[in-house]
This record gives sequence, structure tokens and C-alpha cells, in this order.
Amino acid sequence: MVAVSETPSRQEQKGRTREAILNAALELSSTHGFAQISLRQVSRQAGVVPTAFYRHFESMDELGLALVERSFLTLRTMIREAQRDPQVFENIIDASAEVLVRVVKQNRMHFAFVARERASGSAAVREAIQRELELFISELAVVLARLPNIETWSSEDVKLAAGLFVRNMVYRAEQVVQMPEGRPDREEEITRKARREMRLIVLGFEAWES
Amino acid sequence: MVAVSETPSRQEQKGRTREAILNAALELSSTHGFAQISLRQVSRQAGVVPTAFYRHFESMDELGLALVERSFLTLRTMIREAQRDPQVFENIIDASAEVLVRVVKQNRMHFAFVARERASGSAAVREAIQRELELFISELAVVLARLPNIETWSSEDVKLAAGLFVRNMVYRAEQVVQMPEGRPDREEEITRKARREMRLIVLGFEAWES
DNA sequence: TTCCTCAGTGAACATGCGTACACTGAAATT
DNA sequence: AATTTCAGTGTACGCATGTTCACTGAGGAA
Repeated sequence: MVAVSETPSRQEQKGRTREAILNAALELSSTHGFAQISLRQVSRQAGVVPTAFYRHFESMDELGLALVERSFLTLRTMIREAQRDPQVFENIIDASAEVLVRVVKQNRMHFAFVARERASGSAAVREAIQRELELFISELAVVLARLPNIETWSSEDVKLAAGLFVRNMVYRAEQVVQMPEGRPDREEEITRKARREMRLIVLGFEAWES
Repeated sequence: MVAVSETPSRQEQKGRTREAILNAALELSSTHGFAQISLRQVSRQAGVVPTAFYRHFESMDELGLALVERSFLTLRTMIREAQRDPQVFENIIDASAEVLVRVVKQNRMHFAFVARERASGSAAVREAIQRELELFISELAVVLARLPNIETWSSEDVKLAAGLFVRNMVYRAEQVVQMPEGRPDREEEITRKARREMRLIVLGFEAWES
């Protein structure tokens, strides 16, 4: 047998430990909520002594912010990939509802973190999530603005509609996160409801006059 | 001088202490979140020794449930009173938006508690809030079902629409709670947005076909 | 080869926590 | 008047926490 793995450089090793801490925090907070987990618990789960934590983050608060950043990075990547799905062009609403459920299931913990800490994290974490969601709404607004019925709206109205959409999606995402494993019936129900809600909102679009 | 106040009965006194504990918990959790406050902090703020806590609640979890119950009781009472406002009959949407902002401002801490713990409390607290919100949606659905455009809908569709409404109201309520004191401009903005969102949804109603 | 850098260690600390226990004294009951 | 009930007290405990400090030893630079 030959040793295949090279000795990792110092940077690499540091990066790995950092990842281990982030993952430990994400996992622990998925059951108890980020606010209630301790620096020592996170370190223990990451396989590291409490003092080593400080080599990577100054405080739990800073860890929280890093977690927000990483979660949204994952989510944005996934959703951009999903937008390339050819189905999405054919029927935006039906495809979006299915994509939503699929994407959330694939990244359950990231969504759970965002949904939970949005309302309850430390002030800094809350604000960071709020900002990211606003960004998300603005992105969607740009997409919406190209739709036939919407071209003539004021940009404020488009953002309003986008906000309605995103907030409803966040709610349905929360439900998918809470959903017990292996319940395709619940999954189907959530997808169906999301689809109908989006239809209802879109019907509002069509009748809107600024 | 004559002693005006009668000596309170044992029951009365117990009730007062219970209230003191509930208020202490509500106030403390408005800054740090219910999950992070300790039995000792609550007792201290209520002016009582930690052990006395157990005469009223078996655990912090039970306190949390009592807080959910009391908050929703307050909220339901206020909203039912608001429904008697004659303006509400004339123009449901515009009046509702204003009532929403006013009611939330009057009971800031109760709304803050519900909004925050909805996503992040202990499992028991979360489920209790979820259940109360479902009840609330059902109540609204009954009101909506009497509207002219909606009479013919299936009851599932009516609940769907009611859910959309309530969830959006919860979101706007969160904003009112976070709103800094003495900012009538922010208040006006939130009212205006809530109004338009509700209009957009109502337009969807009108175009809906089951 | 020699020296330096620095990610991770391990012991020690003060503090706040939940809960058990025996208690007090006034209101309620007899 | 005598007795019981029970909301609230005070002490004491074992435990987990955040942070400090001096340390080790392997990777990287000289």
C-alpha cells in the first residue's frame, strides 16, 4: 500500500477545520436553533478544543454571520442552476413549485437555518438575512419585469409583487423543512398549494393597474 | 390615614405573581428571544426567588405555552374589537391595513413574541403557535366565504386565500414590531404597502376560477 | 540546517445555571 | 382557638459555560 494523500498544507488544514466548525454549527442548530448552542458544543462536534475556535471566529456571532453567507451562497447557486431547467421556460409556475420543493429538500439544513434565524437570531444575523432576502427579491423583480403584463408597472409595484412571491416561497420552504422524511403525499400537497398560491398572485398581476 | 387596600386573598396574590412572571418573561424575551432567557432571570425580573417559579410553572417550556395562549387571547380580543369599527365595512382593505398597524403597535410585545417564536421556539411552543395561526386562518376564511366573488369557491381554495392574507399580515406585523418609535413615515409606508399587497391578492380573487 | 509562525492543546478560573431540600408565616379551614 | 395548607424563602449542590494563559510541534521561510 502506498500513502496516496499528500500532507495538507497549513492553509488547507485551516480551511478544513473552519468547514468542520461551520458544519458542526449548522447541524447542531438544526435541532436546537443557533442561538441556543454554545461555543463548546460546536467545538466538541467539530472535533476541536474550545480554544481553537478563536483561531477561526472571534465569537459565536461572527460564526452566525459566516453561516448566513455560506447558506445564501449555496441557495443562490442551486436556484440559478434550477433556472436553466428547460421546463421553467414552458410553464414558470408549475415548474417553480416543483423546483422549490426539490431544492429545499436537497439543502434542508441551509433553508432551516435561514428560516429559523430570520426572525430570531441575534440582531446582526437577522439583519444579514433580511438584507440577503431583499437582494433576492430584487433579483426576482428583474426577472418579473420582463413579463408581458408587467412591463408597464412602476418598479415599486414590481418589487411588491416579487416580495409577495418570495415571502410565500419562504413559508412553503419552511413547511418542506419540517416535513417528515419519506412522505411523498405531504410533498405533493405542498407543491400543489404553492402552485395555486402563485397562480392566485399571478391572476392579481394580470388585473393590476398601477 | 386609613388602610384603603384590603388584604388580598391567597388566590389573588398567586394570580398576581403569575402575571408578574408572565410579564417578566415577555419583556425579557422581547430583547433576547424566549429560548435564551433563563428561569433565574425571569424570577429575578418578577421579583421572586427562583424556587418560587415552580409554584406556577413546571418548566420554562410550560411558561412558553402559557405565553402563547395569553398572547393569542389578547390579539384575538383586539382584532374582534377592531372588526366592529364601522370603517371596516365601508372599505375592508384600506381599513384593515390601518387597523393592522394600530393593533400591532398597541401590543407590540405580544406580536413580537408570536412572530419570533413561530419559527424558533421549542417544538411545543412552535406547534402551539402554528395551531393558533391555523385557527386564525380558518376564522378569516369564514369571513371571506361570504364575499360575493368567493361564494362559489371550494372551501380549500378559500383557506388558501385566507392563508396568503394572514401570512402577509404576519410579515407586515413583524415590520411594525421592528419599526423604531416615532417614525410616522415608516408607519405610513408599511400601511401603504400592506394595502397594495392586499389589493393585489383581492384582484386575484376576482379572476379566480376553481 | 536553523529559526519562526501559528493552528491546535490542556489546565484553570469565575460565573450563571436548574433543581433539591428543609424552612417560614400568614391565609384558609376545622 | 387550634390546625392545616401552601406561596414564597434561603442554602447548597453539581455542572456547563466563555475566556485566560502558557504550551507544543509541525509547516514554511531564512
